[in-house]
Amino acid sequence: MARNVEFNEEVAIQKAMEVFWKKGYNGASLRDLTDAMQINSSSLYNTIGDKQELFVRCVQHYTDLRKQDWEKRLGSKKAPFAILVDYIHEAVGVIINGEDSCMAVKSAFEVATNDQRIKEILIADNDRAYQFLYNLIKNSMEQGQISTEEDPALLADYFNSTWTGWYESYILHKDPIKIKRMAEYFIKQLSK
Amino acid sequence: MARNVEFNEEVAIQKAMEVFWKKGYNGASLRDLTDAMQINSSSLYNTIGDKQELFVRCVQHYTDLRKQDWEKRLGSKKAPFAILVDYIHEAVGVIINGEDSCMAVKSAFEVATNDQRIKEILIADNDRAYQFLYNLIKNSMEQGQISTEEDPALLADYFNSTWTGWYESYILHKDPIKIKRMAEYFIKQLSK
DNA sequence: CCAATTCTGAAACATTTGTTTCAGAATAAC
DNA sequence: GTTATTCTGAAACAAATGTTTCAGAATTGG
Repeated sequence: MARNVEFNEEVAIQKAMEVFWKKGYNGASLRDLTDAMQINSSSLYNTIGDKQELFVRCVQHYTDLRKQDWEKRLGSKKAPFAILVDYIHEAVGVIINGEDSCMAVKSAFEVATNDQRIKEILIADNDRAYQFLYNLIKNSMEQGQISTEEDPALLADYFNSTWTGWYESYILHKDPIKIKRMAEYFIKQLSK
Repeated sequence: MARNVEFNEEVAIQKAMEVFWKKGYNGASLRDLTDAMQINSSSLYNTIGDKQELFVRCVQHYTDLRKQDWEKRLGSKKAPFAILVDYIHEAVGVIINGEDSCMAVKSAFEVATNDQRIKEILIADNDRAYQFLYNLIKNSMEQGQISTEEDPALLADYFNSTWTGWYESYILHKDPIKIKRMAEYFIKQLSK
């Protein structure tokens, strides 16, 4: 028996996420955030909590979206190796066309050392990325598209981390060719 | 005919660098910085300038140190391939034993998108890293330790970026074995 | 020693920060 | 329609931010 929350929380989190993504945790002010979310700070503190809590929710939301993407890809009817190669190509597209790098990577470098909760969310995200890659690599080996010479666990870890550096490269050099060549090299290394 | 600057500027920059390195640009406050530098803010503004200028000087200093390290390594009497392998191993050591990741990488993700001057310093640093690697790879090819099958430019780019992801991996998982295995894999890929 | 100049320390500055307050608007249950 | 509860908007909060001010200390060259 009372008034209802007026704003759509999911939409508001999405908007806040975009601000944090672009400006980072310390770079985003409460005003920046509430402006984008189109709510008053009292509403924010009443429902979601303080700045840290909001950030946690945003990073969680970001990693949820990635999780959904991986699940969707794994549910595809294509061959594992085709899914993997598609994923790499689309990942390259995200790097080249996106304008704000990866929020998980940025957050890892900015706050994961000091904020345990964020760190845990990012670890979970990283573990899911690893599982996604591991399964595809393992299955591709069984189907003969990837040499069984290497440990699939190592390859999964390796790509999971390689991939991060491509973001840095693109921030500095803005050179799509460079990213594409590195991706091709990686795929070639895998398949031979 | 006037008073001299009391503090040692180089020492002060070094101290400020450590604060920025640990806390990031936005996370470090002017008080944090002047406390570490042991100078008054008026002295800072009189000699070096504002916070941005100080940061520029710190990032510059950081990249200068790296430059010196590369030059020293290139001046060594060892074979190129040995220099390269040593460098990779020591780089792994820095990741595993350091507690604050790489300042150049952190800065790239936090501010390079918005701050053109920082971006330029980091690009120059990246180019030097590239040259260092490129020369070693090229010479190792000529001496037969690295297969000439691949383009040395690609390999240099590739390692330069791969390397960044190892930092992220270590922030999240704090697993030295993981980093070491990836390094070994990279060296193996190179040499075959 | 004097004069000119420059540096330092402490305090103050205006903004911006994250957060709280509270009167009034809105709604659900009765 | 009343009542109880909860949400919203605007304003206010103290603390922290980056920066400036300025009196006095220090140093140099004459």
